Amino acid sequence: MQPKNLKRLLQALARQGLDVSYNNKTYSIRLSNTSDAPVAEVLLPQGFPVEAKALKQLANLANVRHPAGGCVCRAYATPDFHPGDGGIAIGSVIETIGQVIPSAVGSDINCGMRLHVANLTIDQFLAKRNQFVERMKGDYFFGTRDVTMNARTMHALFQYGVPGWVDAMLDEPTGSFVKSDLNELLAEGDLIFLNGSMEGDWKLAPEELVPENGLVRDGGLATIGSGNHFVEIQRVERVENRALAHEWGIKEGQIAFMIHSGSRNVGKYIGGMWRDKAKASWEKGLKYPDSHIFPLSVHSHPELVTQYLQAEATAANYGFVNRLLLAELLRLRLREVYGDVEAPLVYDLPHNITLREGAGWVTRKGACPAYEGQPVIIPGSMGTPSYLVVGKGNPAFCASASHGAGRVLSRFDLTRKGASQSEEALGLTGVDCITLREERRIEEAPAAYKPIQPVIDVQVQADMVGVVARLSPVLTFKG
DNA sequence: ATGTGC
Repeated sequence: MQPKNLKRLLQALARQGLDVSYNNKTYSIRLSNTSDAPVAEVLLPQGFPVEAKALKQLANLANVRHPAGGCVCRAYATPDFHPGDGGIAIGSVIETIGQVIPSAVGSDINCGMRLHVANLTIDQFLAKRNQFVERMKGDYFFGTRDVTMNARTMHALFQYGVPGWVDAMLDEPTGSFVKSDLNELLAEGDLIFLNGSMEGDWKLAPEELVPENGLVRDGGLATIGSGNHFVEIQRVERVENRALAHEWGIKEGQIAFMIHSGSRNVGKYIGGMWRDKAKASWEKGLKYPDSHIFPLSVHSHPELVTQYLQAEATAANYGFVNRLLLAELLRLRLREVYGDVEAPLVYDLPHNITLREGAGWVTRKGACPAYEGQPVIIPGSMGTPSYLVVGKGNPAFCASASHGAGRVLSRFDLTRKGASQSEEALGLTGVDCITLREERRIEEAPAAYKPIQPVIDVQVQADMVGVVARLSPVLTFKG
């Protein structure tokens, strides 16, 4: 951030009652309402753009405190953070004790990333690119995908995530799934964060947490979704950590595919429902919080906290299986077009989820868990590289990392002004993007995003992550 | 984020 803009930003925040100081050495911004410890901290590259609105949202979140008991004991934002629609900045990381905040997770429960590599070179891939695109288009956009589910497999999917769903399918395979492939899925289960299963002390059947409506339940399975979600073919452009790349099965020059998607309508339904339930649980006569962010306290509503966490787990499990199915379709079509292609999973991890950590819960809204030694997938844009990094479990940042580069222009900005801009100005020159809706391509153009390199660099300098490999986009599918 | 919206 330029010193001049920074000064203006700090003044604007001071007018809103936030005392902000900028530490030039660590490039962190501290917000504090009192003379006590800062309520929130943001790690930023020097000179990086940041919106006052995002800082205000972060401070609001850091101050959420249920009158019956509960607190946000720590609050951070990752360097890609930017204002969010529901009053919560994307890139927020909070640790809560005695309370959970459904709206801090929001609707996009278990939005996350999945990365595979494939034993194909870029030239081999491009030679049959058109044939491949036609098949994938049918699956992702026109519903020719075959993901037939029965009530039993859906129940297992909701309650136990990937391993539950695979077990149920092994008993009774449906659609194009065969036992050998399902056994392979079981074998790579430990390459999914939490094994792709948010288990809990289930007091409610998933059927009580997710509506019967088929559109919500299985209409979204194996579909990409909109917004920043995508499926992308990439090239491993550079390996920076040879030992880990070898261990994780990554080789320079090979093809990779990256999936960014979540729990679709299930998360939307559950997130919206629990945002409302938290508000409705507010005692009559008690003043609403100014921020309109409503927590659920374990002291006044323990049963609601349990139910919310179960509902969130239900949607999270759906999200894990959705990404798996998107990847399975891609694997299937790769084999059809290119022959016997091996496409092993590198890792799958969520960046929008509440996790039990230590004495409380850590809620990451558009931020990755970055535990020691764990793979972290940080996407760029359809015109800029994505990164595979390794977590350092740094407690100073709640063992977290950024989930992308961060938006610099809103979708609205681009739908309004983007159409009149040149391909070059939008950063779309040379970008191969497949979508049924031209406005998606514009809204998600590289120009909508901040530069990713400084975001990665500042996290490496802060010892949050280490770079393992850089992947460049080859072909992007947008919903 | 969402077959979106002021």
